[in-house]
Amino acid sequence: MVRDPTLSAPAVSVHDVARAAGVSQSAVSRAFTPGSSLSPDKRDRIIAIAAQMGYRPNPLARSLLRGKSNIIGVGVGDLANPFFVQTLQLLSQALESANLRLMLFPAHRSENGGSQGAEPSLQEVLHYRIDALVLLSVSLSSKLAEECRRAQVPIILYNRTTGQHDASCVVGDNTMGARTIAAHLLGGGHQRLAFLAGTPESSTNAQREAGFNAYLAEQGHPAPIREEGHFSFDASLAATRRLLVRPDRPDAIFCANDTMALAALTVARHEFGLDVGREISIAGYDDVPMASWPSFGLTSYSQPATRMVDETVRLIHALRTRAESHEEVQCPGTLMVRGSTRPVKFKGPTMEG
Amino acid sequence: MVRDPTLSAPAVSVHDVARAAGVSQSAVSRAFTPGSSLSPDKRDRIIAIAAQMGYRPNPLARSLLRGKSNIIGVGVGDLANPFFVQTLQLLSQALESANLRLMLFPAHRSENGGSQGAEPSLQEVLHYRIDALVLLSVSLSSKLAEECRRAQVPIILYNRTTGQHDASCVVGDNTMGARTIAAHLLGGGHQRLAFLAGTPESSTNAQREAGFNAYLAEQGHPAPIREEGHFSFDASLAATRRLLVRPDRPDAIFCANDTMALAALTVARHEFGLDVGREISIAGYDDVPMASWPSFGLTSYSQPATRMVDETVRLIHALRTRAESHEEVQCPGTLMVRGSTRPVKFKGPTMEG
DNA sequence: AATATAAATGAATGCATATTCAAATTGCCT
DNA sequence: AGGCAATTTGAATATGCATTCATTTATATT
Repeated sequence: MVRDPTLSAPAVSVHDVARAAGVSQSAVSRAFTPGSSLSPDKRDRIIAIAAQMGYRPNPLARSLLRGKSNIIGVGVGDLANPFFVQTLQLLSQALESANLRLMLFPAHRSENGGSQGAEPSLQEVLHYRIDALVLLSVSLSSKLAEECRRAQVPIILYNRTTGQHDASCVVGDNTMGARTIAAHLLGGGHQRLAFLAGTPESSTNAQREAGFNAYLAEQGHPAPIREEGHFSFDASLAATRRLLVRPDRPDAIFCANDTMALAALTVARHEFGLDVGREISIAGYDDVPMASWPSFGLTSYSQPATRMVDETVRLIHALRTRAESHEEVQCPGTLMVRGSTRPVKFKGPTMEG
Repeated sequence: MVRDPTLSAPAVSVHDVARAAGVSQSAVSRAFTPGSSLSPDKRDRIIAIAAQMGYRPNPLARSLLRGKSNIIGVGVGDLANPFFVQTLQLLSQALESANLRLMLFPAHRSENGGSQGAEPSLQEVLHYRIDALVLLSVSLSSKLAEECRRAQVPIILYNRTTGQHDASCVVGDNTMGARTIAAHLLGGGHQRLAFLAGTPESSTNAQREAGFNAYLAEQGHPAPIREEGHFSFDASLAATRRLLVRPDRPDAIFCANDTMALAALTVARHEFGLDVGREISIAGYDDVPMASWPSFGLTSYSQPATRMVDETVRLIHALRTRAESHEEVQCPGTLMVRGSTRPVKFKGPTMEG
């Protein structure tokens, strides 16, 4: 006896089923392995007996032997952002439907580039022979990329991209989204634009900022005033205050995501007494559920979480089959115009400078 | 060769380390098993060589042999409630600190009592020899309880209780919280009270409702008007409309959680044009971060998520050691008074009927 | 009907490790 | 120095199962 007899569950094993069915252990194993050679009637009989005995193949043993575990590692950073919560919810359901397990681990800070200490638990998770690693709201450190490469674990970045390492990614169209927001704000006749940045190192912020700035420049507008809110509600409260006390107070703020936009809206409305949507326009990104609440009515560029999760799962399957492919999937969104921004004056895109 | 050679990672095993260190496989295993008999210098040498080779014991093989996996199963229902999101975040961090893995699975609807179909993935998760199952915002079905009992998996209900099955639970003090809210509303001089119920079968709702009703009865007040919002934002929008169109429109609503209270507040303010906190009072439960946003200022009874998660992890450890104990831990909260409720007229609890 | 081919089966092996058992080594005391 | 206990060690076994290999049985071909 290896296990503590007081703890050991009377788990029924292949051998028990084999004995009960009067067949070999191999037969029982084959009965649970689709595509293996076993006569249909015998398979049915084994399955029936197994069901009656409450037998299920032990996933641990199976994983050990097969070298893959049907487990997907999911690293998650900031759950304060509802977009990622929604994603996590959808992803957990999608993975269950695909008969995959989800192992969750917290990735404290989004570390980028350098060899900062990798998440301790990550070291461990990699040893579970996970089929893939999905990074949600976490940047990929080169150290982590290297570890995954060695462990042959494909990486999928969700809502992030990376140029340097071979990881797949699923993203929205940040450039288009940011340009669309810029066009919307300019169409509203705004003159002094501001950009409330997220974490500057993240590709997500970089693309949104670049797209926004590029469009403004194309239209002959000066670069926007800039503050950083690090994708955080609290940090954005402070950042917005800094924006609004300026002598050249902006008349429109594009925030790199909705969490930050909600903070900006809160400060503008309750601390500065501004009529958001008339005296100042505020736009966000993601279109989280709260954006449509009457209390906020936040104009935002949507990210299609359902579609993005579907693509993520599709990628997982693709990577499970043929190794060494790496894709970048882009899912377009839509501008959701609500009351937090002044309506556009002209139909169509602004034509003048 | 069992594994596909193109996929197989060059994972370093005990044998590799043993060979490199010139010791037996057993010695290497013992080096990684605290408390096992091995001379200190040899242990150090093995650890050093292992570290250099990048070796870590395979958790799958280890779990298979030991009969326990260091994995905690976490069933999660509704992530729309920020309280559970916060809990999940805290729990994932706490488990990582305790060197435990978190396996997440979605539990679609909170099923209670009857033998409705159990979550399909759950069947599977149980076979991972998980050390414990934590149910977040999910009721315990008798079927699930039975399955866990057979698999020797201890259950911890978070924010729920159950009378029938032997599961441990971590809860706030719902009765006290509801009574405190009731006292607060009566103290504000309200006459026509309403209760916006969550899922009626949940113990959480039952206790809050009972506590609220009991206090009102003790103070000689009639039973509150009642509607059901099923802990859902959308359902609560509709339920609040039903409440507010009544001829005997309530002048105070106690909602069984904050998500519902935010919906009620939204409807009262934006659809009925009511001045919340003056014309009508609305109180919630949980004290989620949004409750303190200036846009809402929701009076709420707090649930100490940090403390509750700590207790959950403590319970996990306790249950890992000695089987067959089952505890109920209660964590008291605090009344957070904000602008959504009329201030109390008198100091101290109301004295009159 | 006889052979060739395909399908079905069981014994044996291995996955990566922890633990038991017995042997070997060490330390200790007189 | 000698004997006994305590400690250290390696070989062997077990975990639960998938897969290979050789063998038996069923199906197709002429």
